[in-house]
Amino acid sequence: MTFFLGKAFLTAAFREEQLETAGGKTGRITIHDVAAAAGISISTASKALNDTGRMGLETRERVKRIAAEIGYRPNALARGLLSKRSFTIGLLTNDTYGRFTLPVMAGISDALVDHGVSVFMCAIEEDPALGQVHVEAMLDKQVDGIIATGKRLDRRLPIDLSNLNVPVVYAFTEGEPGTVTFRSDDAHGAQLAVEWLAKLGRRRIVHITGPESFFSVRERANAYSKVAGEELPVLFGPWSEIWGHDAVAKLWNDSGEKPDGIFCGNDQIARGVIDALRERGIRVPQDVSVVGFDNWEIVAGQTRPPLTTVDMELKELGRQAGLTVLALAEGRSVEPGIRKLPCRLVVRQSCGGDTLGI
Amino acid sequence: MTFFLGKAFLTAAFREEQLETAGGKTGRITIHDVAAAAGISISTASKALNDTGRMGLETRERVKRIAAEIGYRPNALARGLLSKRSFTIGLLTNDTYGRFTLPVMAGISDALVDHGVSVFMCAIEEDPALGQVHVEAMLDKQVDGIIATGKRLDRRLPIDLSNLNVPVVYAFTEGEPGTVTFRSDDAHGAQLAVEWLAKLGRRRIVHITGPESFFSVRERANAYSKVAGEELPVLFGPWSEIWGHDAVAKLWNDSGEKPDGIFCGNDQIARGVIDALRERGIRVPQDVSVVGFDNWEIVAGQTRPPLTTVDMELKELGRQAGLTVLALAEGRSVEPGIRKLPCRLVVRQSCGGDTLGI
DNA sequence: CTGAAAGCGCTTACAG
DNA sequence: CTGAAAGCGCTTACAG
Repeated sequence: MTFFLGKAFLTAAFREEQLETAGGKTGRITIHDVAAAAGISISTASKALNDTGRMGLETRERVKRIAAEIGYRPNALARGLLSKRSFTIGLLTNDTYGRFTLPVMAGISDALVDHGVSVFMCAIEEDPALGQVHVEAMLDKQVDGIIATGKRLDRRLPIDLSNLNVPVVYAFTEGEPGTVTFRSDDAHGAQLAVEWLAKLGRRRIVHITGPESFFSVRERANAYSKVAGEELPVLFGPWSEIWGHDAVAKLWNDSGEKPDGIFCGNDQIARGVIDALRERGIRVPQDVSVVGFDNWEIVAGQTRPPLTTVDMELKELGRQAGLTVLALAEGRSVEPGIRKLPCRLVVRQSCGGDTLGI
Repeated sequence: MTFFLGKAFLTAAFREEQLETAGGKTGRITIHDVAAAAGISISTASKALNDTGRMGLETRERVKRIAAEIGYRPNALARGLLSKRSFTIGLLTNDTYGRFTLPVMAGISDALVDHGVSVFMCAIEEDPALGQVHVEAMLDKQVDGIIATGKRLDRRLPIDLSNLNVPVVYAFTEGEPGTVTFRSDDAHGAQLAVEWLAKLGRRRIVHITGPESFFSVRERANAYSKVAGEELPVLFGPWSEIWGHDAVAKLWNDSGEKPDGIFCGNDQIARGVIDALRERGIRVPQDVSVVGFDNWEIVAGQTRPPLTTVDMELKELGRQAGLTVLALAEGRSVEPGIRKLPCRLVVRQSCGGDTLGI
């Protein structure tokens, strides 16, 4: 009985509109309904609505008004069939956790919503078969383009996107040669961090970072060495808090001069570093300044003190990737190659200098 | 010059296939191409491919083989126009950070990919206008249904979804009355946590949790009181690590018996609690057992020791929400109401008992 | 068993 | 200035 009520209720809502509609058996209001209501042909209705063709301004306005009144919305499927544009794009990622993909996605969506473009999001993990399924679904749905994104600049997605007949743009993942790839300029980010430490008077700066096998780790380390000095130490390790801890132990148990500035390869390491320093009674930022990398709010905002860190501007990266697929989808030409986007230093309290107003 | 090269390269890829195609001016392989290649009509080709109509098995097989050979894939837009099914659904969320939405999304996608359904994901923040734009885009694209999700069980999305002519399902956000809403069973989760502490022999258990204004906080607190005892204290505060810290200070500075078990309202608070206990020289789990809530890997995996916590099974929640919109889209009846999904205790080392094999 | 025709909802030459 | 016709790529009665 409840079951029946349930059905009755839940299906009523979608039927309602159908019953109201003039002649439509399907329930949706079509351009035929607009034409009928306005007493004109569907061709004229179409032209009025799309601001094409020639006709009296008042006719055009009247048709538009009527369309709005009866709640007409063009069927994008029908439109897409004609125009070969679906106004959808696919976003493929292997970043399950969403750490990097979410801001990229936000940027893409932000850039494309004004163009009426919607985004299919597919997380494919490291599974080629799953990737294939999703890519085929996208292609079947006639996406205007695909953006591939990931969690590492030096890894490809587990699927080959190089021979599709839609444009593909890579963002924060390794792209095929000859394509457009957007990535953060990690060297620039590292430079910002180290220069900031130097500006605050830090002279003995060390770099505690992730595994050397990561391209971005090497980029950041090289930039660090160039700015801070080739002789200064770089400590490679895992991407974890505990490594930050251990690295501090290593540095402070060593004899010799102690660092007064630490540039960390990511925010988690920085968190471990800050906690370890506090446990040793070393004050941050009075005794040692610490900078992170990623600006991962949940980490950077919860360290004590809050973390000064480098933001890779992933949202902007997504925005540009979005506009680029759109350009390609519209047939505009885009120069292939790798575009490095500048980073931004987010000043909180872990370095001092946060009251400088810089 | 480089610019021209760029153009030449990038547009070549999409054109290639076009040139290969037999008669197609558009470049995509259509059912006409299949029919021509097989020497039959498009009606027959369609029936062969869809396993409908009557025809010799060998004809059917031959057509399928030819279709596969020439790389035919049906145009979902054309199909959708006929069938009134787009095999897409929209996912709306106001959870920018993705903390809750990502697992939900993963579950939805996981459940629907086998049905050929793709997901439009739209983050609308708290912006009704943005929500409106995205919903209209979805409707224009003829989504078969919409799933609304969020970050809080007792808040609605900033947009009214109650009068659309597509089915709507709510997952981890407050739904309209009379609709289908999926949510975690927070009382059950709290019960699991407290019973686990009790089972490990903890007798003086306190609850440190988030703001009392949250529905889930009250649910968890009530369940805690019911299991642990009405007389035991509940400490409400912000959802932050620092609150976990402060709460420990409060408890241990008070005179009176100290807790031997702490059930925290989320993993961040638990992290603050564990750090504060360690700073006081109190051993976890030997002296005090700590349980969290959320199973947010990035926090739960990085506490020292790793955190035993409650998982809300958001992926499963997404899976069920996905299957439910699908059912509604296919016209099957679904009983409206709130479905509470059970939680799961994830045993790590912050309580002890992790070697019990339970 | 097979194909011609109509039609899904739209747009766009082309005639008037 | 306006409308009939053709067509996008497909499916589905309907005739043969």
